[in-house]
Amino acid sequence: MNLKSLASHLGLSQTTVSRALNGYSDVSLATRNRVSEAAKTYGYRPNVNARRLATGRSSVIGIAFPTDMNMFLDPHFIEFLTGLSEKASELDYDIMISSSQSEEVDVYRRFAEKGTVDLVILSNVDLSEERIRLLQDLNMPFIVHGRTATCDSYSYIDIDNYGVFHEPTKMLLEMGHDKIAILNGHPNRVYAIDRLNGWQDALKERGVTPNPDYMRAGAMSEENGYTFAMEILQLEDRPTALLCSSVVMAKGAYRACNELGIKIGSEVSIVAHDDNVPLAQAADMDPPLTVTRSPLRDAGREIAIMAMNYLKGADIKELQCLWHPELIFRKSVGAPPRSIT
Amino acid sequence: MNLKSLASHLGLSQTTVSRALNGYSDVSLATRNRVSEAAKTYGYRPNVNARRLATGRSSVIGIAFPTDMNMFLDPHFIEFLTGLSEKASELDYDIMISSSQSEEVDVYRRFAEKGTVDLVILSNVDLSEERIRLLQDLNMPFIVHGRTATCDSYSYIDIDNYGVFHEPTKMLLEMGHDKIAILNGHPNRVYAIDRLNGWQDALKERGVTPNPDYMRAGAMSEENGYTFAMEILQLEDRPTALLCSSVVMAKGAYRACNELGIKIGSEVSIVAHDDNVPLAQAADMDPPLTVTRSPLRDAGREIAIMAMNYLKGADIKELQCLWHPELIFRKSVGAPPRSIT
DNA sequence: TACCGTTTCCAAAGCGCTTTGGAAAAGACA
DNA sequence: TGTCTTTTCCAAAGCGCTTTGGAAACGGTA
Repeated sequence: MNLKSLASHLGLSQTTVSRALNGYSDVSLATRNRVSEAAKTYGYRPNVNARRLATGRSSVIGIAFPTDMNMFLDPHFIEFLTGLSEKASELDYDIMISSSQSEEVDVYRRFAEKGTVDLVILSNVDLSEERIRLLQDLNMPFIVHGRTATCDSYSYIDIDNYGVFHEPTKMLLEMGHDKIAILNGHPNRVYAIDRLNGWQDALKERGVTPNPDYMRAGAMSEENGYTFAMEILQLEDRPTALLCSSVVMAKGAYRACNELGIKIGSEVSIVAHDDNVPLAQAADMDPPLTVTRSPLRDAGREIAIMAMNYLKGADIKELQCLWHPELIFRKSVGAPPRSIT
Repeated sequence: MNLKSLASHLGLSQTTVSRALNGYSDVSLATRNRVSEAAKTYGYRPNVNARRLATGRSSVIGIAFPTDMNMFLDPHFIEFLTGLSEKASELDYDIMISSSQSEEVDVYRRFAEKGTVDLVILSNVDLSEERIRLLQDLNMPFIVHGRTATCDSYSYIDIDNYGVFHEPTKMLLEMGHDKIAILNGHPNRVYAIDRLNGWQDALKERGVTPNPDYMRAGAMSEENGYTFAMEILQLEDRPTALLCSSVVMAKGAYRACNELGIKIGSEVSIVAHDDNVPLAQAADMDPPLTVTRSPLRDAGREIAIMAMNYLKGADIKELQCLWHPELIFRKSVGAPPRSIT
């Protein structure tokens, strides 16, 4: 069943039927209803490829995943993708993934040449981003999950990563902690740099010098959380509080604490950033984990909406989102031990 | 730059240029070269959507991922997808992912109605598969990663999961082990059922009755590996050998052994099935892990090739692959303790 | 009644490719 | 030389949709 036969069934022209279904105003309410009724009963579905050819738009969002990096194995990325894909389906957009064994930029180049996607989404950005320049050169629309130095010039969604570590650090300091360690994400990622700065500044504002021994950075895995925490908690002058870049990492830290017999919430306080990945539920941990919370899935959903608006021609200013995570206080944080109260 | 202008630049018809580029035989070698030369210098790339409309084929492979299940968070699935995507890119196919918040079958229905994909790929099949019936009803081509009872009627790729546990069980029995436990994958999955049978049969062939206390099943996570191993190794009559459904699980089992002070390779032997996911390298473990090995990424690559052949009209018999994993013997296996030698 | 602005519809021209059904040119053979 | 086959090319007709540029019908106003 195609437009032509649907039109002839209705005794209308293709034009009118098409415009009725696409919500144009120059068709009367009566015929509009008649058309959508008929479309439903005949099970008519416009052919996407014909529409794409006619409009020049594909309604497809592209994502590159380079297979050498193990980005795809990162549950955080998957969680983001899940939200993106969910919302995209609702908005009748499709998600296309593509990989190249060499460079990620090759994928973008291919996307641009083939014209299969309208827009691509960038994740895991570093400070030095040639990908962004390439996309701008190729004239390929894109939205960044995260930010770089040149973020004024493009559309992005990000959370206040500076605050993600600044707020809890401030809170811990106010509670009397002054030996605060961080288990950060990959040191090249912008979000990790921002968090590092947030931590450092909060300490400096209180006159505390950041201790290099209290800093670790790497992939946000359970294993790294465990290893880093083991190292740091066995220092002679061990910290009284731990800031983790993810709940998954915090789980590793919990394991280290249990192994070392250090009681969480009293002997050491732990705070993490919570992307709300299903496998790592902060509230269910023992003790429940204090977090700054900002669900990655929501970010994925939002970016789908932004993509749509972008393609509808929205102003760049409306396409720059910065979210502020909420701080959720739970039992994993307490006063520092041996505090002078 | 489109076909029309490329053709006029060359002083040829669109037909000839098109047929030259698509490798038809009715164009002379001389003009064929001239055409491909010109295409390169002008940077011509055929418009995919026009081609799709004209041919009725999209060259897109679809994958559904239901967001309620955490299939996507499973590194095994991702590893498979990576291989699929790599090879698909090489073959000039695209991968489209789509999710629905309700039922996975809705995604297939949408794929079929919209006509955006030529073929879909099914993963993680259970024994009772309504998805397969639906796809057959919808007349939507598909390839299954795994098998069900009705696998004669469709195209699939699978490994000999029966052998995956039968072989090592037989080997362990021959070495003198008779108390062999299994940490299996999700009990509803066909592969887990096959492995269970392989284990049981190998035991029975030797006159050993499978001990229900020695069976555990669940998601193949590190955590489950740890938990299951902890339970089983603290039984009064603990097993001398452990079969794990994945290296990730085995890692958990290793952790349990270390915690309990049980020496791997002498006090307990461990074998796992190795999908070769990058984060879990069996050879790097301590001691190196004995495995039955069949890289999931290879399966993904193979399924991309199968998809292409399917769409080219290959015979169903050529599209049913069964791979036999190789057994790789390493230090995690030894003679049983207190053996009568 | 004539004129004008709205509303409602439609014919036809694309979008950029593939493919059918020849036609012209070239070569083979008698 | 003429006929027949093979090689090489092409005009034109789609594929199924959107969109432009009217045209017809209608109602309101002078």
